[in-house]
Amino acid sequence: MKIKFIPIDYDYFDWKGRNYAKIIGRDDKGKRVCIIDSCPVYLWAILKQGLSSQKINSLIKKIKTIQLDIKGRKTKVEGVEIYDKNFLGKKVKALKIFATNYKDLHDIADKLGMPEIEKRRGYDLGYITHYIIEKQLIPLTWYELEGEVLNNSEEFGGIDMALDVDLCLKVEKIKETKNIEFKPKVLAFDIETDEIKLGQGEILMISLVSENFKKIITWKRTNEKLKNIEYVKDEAELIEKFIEYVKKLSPDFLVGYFSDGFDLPYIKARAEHYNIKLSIGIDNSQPKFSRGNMLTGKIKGIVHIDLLKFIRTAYSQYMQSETLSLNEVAKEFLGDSKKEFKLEHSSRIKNWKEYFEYNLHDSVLTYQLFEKFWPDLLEFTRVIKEPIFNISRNGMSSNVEAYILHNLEKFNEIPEKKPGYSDIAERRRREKYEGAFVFEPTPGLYEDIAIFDFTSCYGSTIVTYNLSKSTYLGEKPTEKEYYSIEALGKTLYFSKKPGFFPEMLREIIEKRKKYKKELKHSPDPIKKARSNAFKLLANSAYGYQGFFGARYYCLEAAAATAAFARKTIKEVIEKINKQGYTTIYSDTDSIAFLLNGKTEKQAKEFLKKLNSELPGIMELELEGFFKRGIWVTKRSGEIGAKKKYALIDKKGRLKIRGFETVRRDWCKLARETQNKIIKMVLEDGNEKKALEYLKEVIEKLKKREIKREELIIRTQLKKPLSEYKAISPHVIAAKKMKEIGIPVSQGSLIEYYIAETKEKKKLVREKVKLPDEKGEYEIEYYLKKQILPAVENIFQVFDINIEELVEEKKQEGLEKWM
DNA sequence: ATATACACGGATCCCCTATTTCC
DNA sequence: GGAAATAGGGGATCCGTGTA
Repeated sequence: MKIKFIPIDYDYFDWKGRNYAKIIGRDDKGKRVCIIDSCPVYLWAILKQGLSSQKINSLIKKIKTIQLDIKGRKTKVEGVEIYDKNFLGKKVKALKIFATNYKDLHDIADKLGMPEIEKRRGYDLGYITHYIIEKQLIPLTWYELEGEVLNNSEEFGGIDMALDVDLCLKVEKIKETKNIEFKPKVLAFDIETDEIKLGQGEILMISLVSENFKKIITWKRTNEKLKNIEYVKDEAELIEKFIEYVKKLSPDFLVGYFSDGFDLPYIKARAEHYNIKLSIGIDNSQPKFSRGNMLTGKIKGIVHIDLLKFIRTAYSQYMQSETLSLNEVAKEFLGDSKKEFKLEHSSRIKNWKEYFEYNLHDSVLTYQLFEKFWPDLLEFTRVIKEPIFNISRNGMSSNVEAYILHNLEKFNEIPEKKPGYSDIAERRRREKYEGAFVFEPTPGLYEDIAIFDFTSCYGSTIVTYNLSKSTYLGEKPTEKEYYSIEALGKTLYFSKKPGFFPEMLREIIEKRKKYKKELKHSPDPIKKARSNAFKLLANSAYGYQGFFGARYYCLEAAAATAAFARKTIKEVIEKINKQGYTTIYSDTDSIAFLLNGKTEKQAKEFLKKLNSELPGIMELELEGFFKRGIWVTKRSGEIGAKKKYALIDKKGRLKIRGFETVRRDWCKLARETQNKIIKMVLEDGNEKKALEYLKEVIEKLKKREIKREELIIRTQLKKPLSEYKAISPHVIAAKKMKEIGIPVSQGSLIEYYIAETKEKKKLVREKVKLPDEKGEYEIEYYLKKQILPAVENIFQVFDINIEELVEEKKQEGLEKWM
């Protein structure tokens, strides 16, 4: 039988000692299909150089006799082939050793301790990755499959009978076919409970949202008549209803927000409490949770997506939101927020209708966010070629690594192994290498500024100078042609013979460019997502090589990348200054300079000239022209602060970096005051209006006219309370919260304000009060520790000492109060 | 569990010295 | 008068949050 098929969820099983991939997807009619397929299983043995063919033949003979009988399974070497391969920049002879079961490759590798074998590789990819590489059945891509339908078949132990699918196919032929639009069936869910701790309280309600489907299931019977609500008799029945709906709707994706860490494990725990089998998998299995620091919940046949995790790795660095709460993320991406509702213990809740609506709306937001991020999930999955379940949870290092593994074959390269425990420990101990160059600015207000920056600076540097583990030559090169740079206290040499890692990256950067161009031509979400996926890969490649957990970790390459980038940007700064401009600031890959009366056109032409002189694929682009900019001193001393500046363009748009305005651990009053003062100063070019404004704010503060909301300080709890060595204000606030029964844990955003105390307290933490706690804010603290530090060095640029102004005013103020 | 380094700045910690308190 | 307690100064360290 022939079908069109799009693979979604990948799983595998053993049958008679062999591995089979079990892949769930859809056909072009929207029917749910399971396919069974297999692929050859093998590992690589890299041979020592210069072995005679006789020796190799006898080695092969010996390997062919390897048999294992472990874990109740019989595995043997089923064949050995010899190939010319590449491994980390060397041409090698390698044996491809085929075996019965993937899980036994490790044990077979252990048996290959012969002296003729130099290295053993390729047994640690995981069966699914291995399968996708072998069969090129890429997730979320359309194929035309031919195979035998399994219908009440005894084959594979009657697998088709146990699966709730429309068709089960044993694959014989795979052919790629043109793309058909795929609209997945999505079910978003959200629960409300009495206790945050997993399984400790009761689930009060579950909301479910799918296309043209909205439902709230609850056992909290009220008189409210509400659309979409379904009352059940108790919590147990609620769970059963949930199972029923998941089965009935049979989605491709079950989507939650922080559902790996909360909703799904909570439901599982409550189901266990009632001895209910949470059989939502298409084979009626229960969700499985992997242990470890962060839970992940896997459901067979239905892909469970925790949107929070994907947003965190793929999007958070480009977001405005200060937290990744559903509320803020929804606001940023959907322009919609959560319903207002004060969460309380169920015994105190009066307005249940609002609670239900709140719960339902969370699922609506989750559903809409999924739709919003679907193009990204789709393109990431297709580009990196790993199942969407993993893609949605992986960090960027895993994504880079997966991309590499799936593209090694083009380079005839044998995969490197994962670092072992001791490798990782050693790598973590190593000292840090020197990073980016940051120009120390001279504090001041500047006019007519241009900014150039390097596109994918580190990525381009890696490609230009061929920097990677496989091209690193050690300290003394034997090759004639090489790149060299001073770093790590010595000279590092890299081959000029293109390595697979830089070449792969070259392709990534080229693709990124291509899709970006296409996107500009005719924008659409898929192109945007694809361009974005390549951009993220390009930007993570540098970090990957310096990451201790990477297969292709290379400290020398990482250090050299930073060193070459420093060299390149310093040379460009020289040229810019020589041309008659004045560089005022530079950080890593960007340079800000004064036009000094030259026109924008001249600057643009100069940019072209610079680009023609840059090495390799290094490329500068125009960030923009700015009317004014301000750089300030550090709080301590006279020298200019790095990573802190503000710019205004001709349209009056602000670009503020590093200032307290953009830092969430400062109170709103300080941030907004600073923001307005920066705006006024940059708009007017002088400080007059800003000074008046500041005086007003100070007056208001002293008269206690500032609302508490403006004075709340928010700081995240980054570790468990017990691990803090220094007890800072937010730790005290968190302890207070815990005392009165508000749940706090690692990652919580702690809110507090600084209040007046009867006795004179020395430490800030002794004046901490929670937002709901009664008290008066401490004027002195907010003046001297929030407002003043935020604006002081801005006025210093105009030679105005704010401290005097504040002191003087304070005297006045105090008298007034006495 | 896990991309990198550079940077700012508040708050506490910790050690030292000077001053105050206590017997 | 002398020992112990306390205050406060200043650098080191912790900690969170930015930029790139």
